[in-house]
Amino acid sequence: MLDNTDMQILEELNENSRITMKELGEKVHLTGQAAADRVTKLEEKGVIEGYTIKINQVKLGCYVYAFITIIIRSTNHQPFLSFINTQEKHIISNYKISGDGCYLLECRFPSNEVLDDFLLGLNKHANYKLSIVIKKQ
Amino acid sequence: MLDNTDMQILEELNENSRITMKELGEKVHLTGQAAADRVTKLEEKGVIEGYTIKINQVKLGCYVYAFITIIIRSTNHQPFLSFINTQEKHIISNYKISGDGCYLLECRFPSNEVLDDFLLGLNKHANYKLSIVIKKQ
DNA sequence: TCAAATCCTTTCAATTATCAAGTCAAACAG
DNA sequence: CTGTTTGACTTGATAATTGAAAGGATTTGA
Repeated sequence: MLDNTDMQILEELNENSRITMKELGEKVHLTGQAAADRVTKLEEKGVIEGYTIKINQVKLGCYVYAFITIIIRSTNHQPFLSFINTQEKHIISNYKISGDGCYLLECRFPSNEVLDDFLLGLNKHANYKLSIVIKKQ
Repeated sequence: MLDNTDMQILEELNENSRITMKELGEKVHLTGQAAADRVTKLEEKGVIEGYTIKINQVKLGCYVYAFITIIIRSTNHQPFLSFINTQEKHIISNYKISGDGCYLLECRFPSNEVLDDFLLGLNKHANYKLSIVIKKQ
């Protein structure tokens, strides 16, 4: 379904999605038009879901990065999910998981005080285990 | 440091980083030139770290998405870290964390067989807890 | 062998980005 | 109050890219 050139294109776009099609073409030994055609097809197939940026959260004032494992004893997860929906500012992703917990939250907070507020709210609906990210390596 | 227009620009680029500067300008009520100037400054400040794509991993044949909490009893983490470096194909991120484990691996695998191979290798250097992602919501 | 399909290239008009002035308003010192 | 500086924006001309159309290889299947 995808050949080597497509994989190269994905790699290049993953590194710099604002590259011009002409330049992308040069990197994979195609004309700009051929490269653009392939990219359009990758979009249509749904392989490329979108174009986005990497933001430095620390420079935006978010100094605390954490993973929170959620354990819910009740059979009704809705109160927790509703709470999460009110906190989308802090939540990067919510993964429903097998294993130790029911969910894994990937979050960021400007400070430990804000994190503490969040945990106080969270604790009304679920138990949790907190893992602060020290370093992404 | 960053005003409301800058935040809007970040939001727009986060949703679509291949937007033209002219169109971006229209969205935030600036000329294309002014928008491009602001984007350049956001890059120089390091707020924008790069431009990338969202890839549908399932369409690339990666059906298993997992978080693996790593517990190392030994004081020497190097064997584990070296092993990880040989497995970068499967590892999206390696987070050094506080809490239950020493590290949290975000990984993907084409199949449970490949995951099993990975775990066999991993187990020579560390203990682990596996959480399979059922759904990203 | 022929027709259709796929993938690529070339060409050119339309659009966008870039560069260099130039405008405007706020901040500030004399 | 006045003149200067600075930062952020606009304008306009030029260079570069994009997008669309036409056409050339190559492959596939009837």
